[in-house]
Amino acid sequence: MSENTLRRGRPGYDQQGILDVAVAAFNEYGYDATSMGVLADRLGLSKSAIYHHFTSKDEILDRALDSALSALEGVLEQADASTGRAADRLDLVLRGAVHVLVERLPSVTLLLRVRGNTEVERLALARRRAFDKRVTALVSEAQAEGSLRSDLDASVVSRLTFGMINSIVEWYRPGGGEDADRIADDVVAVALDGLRMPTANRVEDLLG
Amino acid sequence: MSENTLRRGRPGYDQQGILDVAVAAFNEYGYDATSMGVLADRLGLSKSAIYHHFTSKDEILDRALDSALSALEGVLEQADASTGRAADRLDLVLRGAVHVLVERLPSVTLLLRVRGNTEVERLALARRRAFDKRVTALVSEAQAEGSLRSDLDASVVSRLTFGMINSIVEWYRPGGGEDADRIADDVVAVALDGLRMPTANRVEDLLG
DNA sequence: GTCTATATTGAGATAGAC
DNA sequence: GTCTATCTCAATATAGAC
Repeated sequence: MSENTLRRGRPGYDQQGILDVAVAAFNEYGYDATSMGVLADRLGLSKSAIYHHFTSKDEILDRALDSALSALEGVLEQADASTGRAADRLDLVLRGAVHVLVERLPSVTLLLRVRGNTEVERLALARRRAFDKRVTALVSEAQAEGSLRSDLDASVVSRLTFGMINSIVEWYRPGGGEDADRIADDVVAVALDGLRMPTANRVEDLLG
Repeated sequence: MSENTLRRGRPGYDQQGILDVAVAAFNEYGYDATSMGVLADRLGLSKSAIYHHFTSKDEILDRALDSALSALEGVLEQADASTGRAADRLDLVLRGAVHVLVERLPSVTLLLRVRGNTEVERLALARRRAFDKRVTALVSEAQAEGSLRSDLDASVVSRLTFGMINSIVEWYRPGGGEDADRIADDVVAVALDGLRMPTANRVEDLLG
């Protein structure tokens, strides 16, 4: 909701309006390569007008990353609130993450590219790591209850699965015919059931 | 081979020696955020000494990206040279890509973060897109011959699968106990067979 | 092959008027 | 809430000596 809010007054920006334009530019050129000058040009403002709304370029990044992280953390909260089996809760997390990714594509894209150069970035990375840890715990639980195969390491599984989900930001574009539900179905289909035709030869046969 | 070459003369760098240090720094801070100054510090050289070996910062990037792209394209060449079924050739491509990723981790990591800001970057992205297109064609072929399930779009399948593979650069670190073969096995296991325990309830039952 | 300058450009950020 | 003008610093790159 916060990311697609329309500005109230026509002339003059509020924080959210500037944020939307800034995040789009950061994703296009990269955060470091986006100067306050080109940002001002895109907004049709002067550089100093931006500083009326944000105290620094860093603060713009901070706000954007918080939007993505809050949404992702919300998915875990919702899943933890459900009382189902670990496999059910994991399913909710995977589908929920795809939805967050699609609905907050700009800020999540930005989050996934953060390297940890500044304090703001390091704090965001720490929140991401905490998220990953909780997902890994959920995978372990699902393995322990017998819902997921146990021959793969839980952290490798959660990393590969979220690697697949996160890669969606590289190609998904809104209005391209595929909606979030369909993509979530595809992700869960590949992650849980795999690509192989049930009737085809197994890899063991193919590779010896 | 080219990326781990030891320098011949002890004092004084050759191009490869500078390249290794530069790529490591680019991956740590991001290309744009890495100045020639910190690069010089890491090398124990002055900035101008670097310009003796490379005409520009851009040229350093160009060399590094070419290393990654050549290796990945080589994987496709090898697979195309084999005469097996499409499913077998796809298997070779997936495992080969994991190996390239692990063996040329620095340059591939750099490649995966390129945004397309400069001509050098745009050319690299074009080569990446060509690679992806050939992989998608291979997936289609495997679907047509009945080796892979056909209810998923071939381009979505190849994107998700390579999203999983590419995400390895985010967490794999050499000497961490897991070797490339093991990771390739895990990737192929998840991609082809999925995570679900064969005997467990199916998703349809879980979600209604 | 490396150095000490230095030229030049553009960055993030501020002052103060309107 | 936005502007013009400017400060300050750091960036890429070059010149020319050793």
